[in-house]
Amino acid sequence: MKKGSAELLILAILEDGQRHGYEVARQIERRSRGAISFHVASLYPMLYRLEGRGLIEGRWVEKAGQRRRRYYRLTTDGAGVLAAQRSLWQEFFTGINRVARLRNA
Amino acid sequence: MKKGSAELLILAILEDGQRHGYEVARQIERRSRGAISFHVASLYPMLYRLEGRGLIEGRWVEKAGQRRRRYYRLTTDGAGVLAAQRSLWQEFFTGINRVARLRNA
DNA sequence: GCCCATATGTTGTCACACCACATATGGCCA
DNA sequence: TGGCCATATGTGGTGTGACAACATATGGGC
Repeated sequence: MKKGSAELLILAILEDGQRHGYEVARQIERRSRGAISFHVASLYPMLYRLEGRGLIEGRWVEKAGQRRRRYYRLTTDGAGVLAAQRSLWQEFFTGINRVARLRNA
Repeated sequence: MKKGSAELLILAILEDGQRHGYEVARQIERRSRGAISFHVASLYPMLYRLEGRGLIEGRWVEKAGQRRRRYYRLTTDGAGVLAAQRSLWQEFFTGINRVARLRNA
């Protein structure tokens, strides 16, 4: 599934609070009930890009007897982009539905 | 808008009958009420790919005082792929909605 | 001792969306 | 007459982004 939705999904997950990468992936898979699964090769590079653009902020957290984790939180800019993305995707879905007649309900 | 939806959209338009490339693009823009617009650099290469995969079939139609047009029709294979695509996109949308909470209705 | 779940990452490849450009015809308007 | 717009088809080059495969590291269960 290559649809360019990673940005929207990650930002939406982080809206609920701080999460580390692996957790973000699990949340997306869980919340979508398996419909959308994330691959590491998409996930981590996308997290760096989002951080580079200032939409999310990460910090390393180390605990004894655990691999280090990088926790991300949504920035103010990130929240703005999330709102814009939501709106764009909503419009896109409506358009697709009109053209391809997906939804019966 | 780069979302990989071209295949679904084109097949859905051709489901209604024969159309030439430019007409397909106009139909998509019209039916989506401007939400989705197609660019020639995506449209024609995609039509060739679909034809190469046997999902659509094209034939040249020449009329005096008109530029030649290539009309495409949906093949049986194409109809099958369209059904599969519809199902996939439906699932994808449901997943996105669950994760990103787009739809209130 | 091995595999699995957790957790993070890189390299290389491929599909595809788009910008810019190109060609060709007819109609409208100044 | 000349230019622009709509129609209609196409190409070359660029960039993004999704994924396969591989790599590293820790703890727990069998």
